[in-house]
Amino acid sequence: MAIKTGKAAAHDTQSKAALLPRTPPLYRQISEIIYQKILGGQYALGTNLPTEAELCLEFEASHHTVRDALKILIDKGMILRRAGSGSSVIALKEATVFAHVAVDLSQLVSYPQSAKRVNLAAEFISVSADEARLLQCPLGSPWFRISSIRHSGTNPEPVCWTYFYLLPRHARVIKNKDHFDIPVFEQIERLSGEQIARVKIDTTVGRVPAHILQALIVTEETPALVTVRRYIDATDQPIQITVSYHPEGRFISSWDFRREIRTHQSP
Amino acid sequence: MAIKTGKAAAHDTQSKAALLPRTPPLYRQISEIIYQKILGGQYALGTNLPTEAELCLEFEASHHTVRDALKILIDKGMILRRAGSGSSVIALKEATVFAHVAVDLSQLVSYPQSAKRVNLAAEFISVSADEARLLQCPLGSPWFRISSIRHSGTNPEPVCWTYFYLLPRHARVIKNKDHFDIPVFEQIERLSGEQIARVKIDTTVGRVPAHILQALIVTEETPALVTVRRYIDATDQPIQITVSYHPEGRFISSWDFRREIRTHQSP
DNA sequence: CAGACAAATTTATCCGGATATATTTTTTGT
DNA sequence: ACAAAAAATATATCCGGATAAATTTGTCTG
Repeated sequence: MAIKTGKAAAHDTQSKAALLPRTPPLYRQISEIIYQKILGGQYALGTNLPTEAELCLEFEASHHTVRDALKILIDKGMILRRAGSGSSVIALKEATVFAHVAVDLSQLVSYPQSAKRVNLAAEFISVSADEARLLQCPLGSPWFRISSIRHSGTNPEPVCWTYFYLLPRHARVIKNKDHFDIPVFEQIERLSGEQIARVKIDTTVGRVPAHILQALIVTEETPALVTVRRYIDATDQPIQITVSYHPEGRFISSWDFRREIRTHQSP
Repeated sequence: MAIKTGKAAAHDTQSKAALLPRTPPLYRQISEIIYQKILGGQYALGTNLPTEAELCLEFEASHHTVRDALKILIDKGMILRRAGSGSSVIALKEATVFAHVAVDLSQLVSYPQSAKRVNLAAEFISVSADEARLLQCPLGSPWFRISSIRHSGTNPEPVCWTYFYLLPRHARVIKNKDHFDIPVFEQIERLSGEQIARVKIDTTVGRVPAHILQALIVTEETPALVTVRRYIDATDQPIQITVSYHPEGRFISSWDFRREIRTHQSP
């Protein structure tokens, strides 16, 4: 089962006049054929593909070309190859996932560029009972707490009130030159070198706490979108926790998830 | 600059007694060295790596081995290779992204397994002014609307009220055998074959609408977490839109984002 | 029959070389 | 000086072969 007449034709030579539709390289064609066979059920889940040598005969190609073809299927996460045991089919189609991807952390906080943050206080504290519950940490834990407020453009009403709880050792970020232009967690990453591995974001409905009513220009009992963000390092320890109160009508949190093909992660 | 004494030693032969720390294959070693050089600034952004031939000399390896090494850097998204122009450095480190990954759509809806959905109504409608604003569609657009309520375990108070707006052609999903066990959008995908490419999720604070107060067992003016999910196909057309009202205190929306290495997507 | 050992099988990792394709640089023609 | 043609360069796609490592299978022994 030769795909083309071997050598020269495998990559036909542009044929001058004709437009783009060039034949793909041999290893891609082979990969595509095997791919379709798996989709079509010719190679069942859990069974083995023919061996490299057999595929060489079937496609009249060298082992190198066949290997390149199979590598694509490995990338798609559809086959697993092990010396001695062969190439087994581990998925009947490419794995697709829905992913919300943020290239950097700041894109996980969907405030418009124009939104400006202002710090109202910054102090070392021991958490109160209320805070301990919200932060899921022991009563009295030491944190460095920044209280800030965020405005959107010209609107006199603030978008939200945010408490930043930092590990005390990171308190120096507030002395940073462009402290107000860069998100706090990014400053921590830059200054300390500690890397955030995970961010957990909880959103629920609550009420604006009494002591920040005035700052947010709202009346008592105003409902708020309460967002708790936990920035967690590789050892599962929280490095920063923020609690934001968005009064009713001032903020919409928006997430966009796209289907994408999950390529196999090499070790 | 040979890494090991060529052939046999490149993959040392287990040495019986010794434990795991085997030397990695040559192409991985070469890849690692070049990788470290890029990290260390020896190859600047935008500049070209030495040519394949030069690298062969430098590492005393064949072009095939060098190619395999460079392939790893391509996968990491750090270099770009083009025939005729060489291998240029396009990133100084592996691209990491924060991603919330859902293997299937149902994981984008974070209700516990025990939560049960009950349909209270299902009818063909023309959207009202309020709905048109919420759905961002023209007044009077035809939809098939399912009104349902979700309970969590034994709690008599419902977790939320959800309106499902389906394209009229998908109305038959409610006749599905296990309609209540599988999320609606998944039933649509299965029955129609139309694939959802994107999901946009907006969350804000609102009030429980008057006509569902009783069903949710809440009093007037109760705040609610309002979630609008838009399931959109590849042509950017919404296939399904859901609007959920979660009364205060009954639901926390939770997202988890993990840092992961962005492997290069092959075409 | 269990366990140790040997053989066969299969992929992984190397080497070498040839031609094709893409890109850049140089030369040439006017 | 400009554009087209030619040459030089560099990677991409093929071929072939050899040895190593991992796994499975078969065999032999006590």
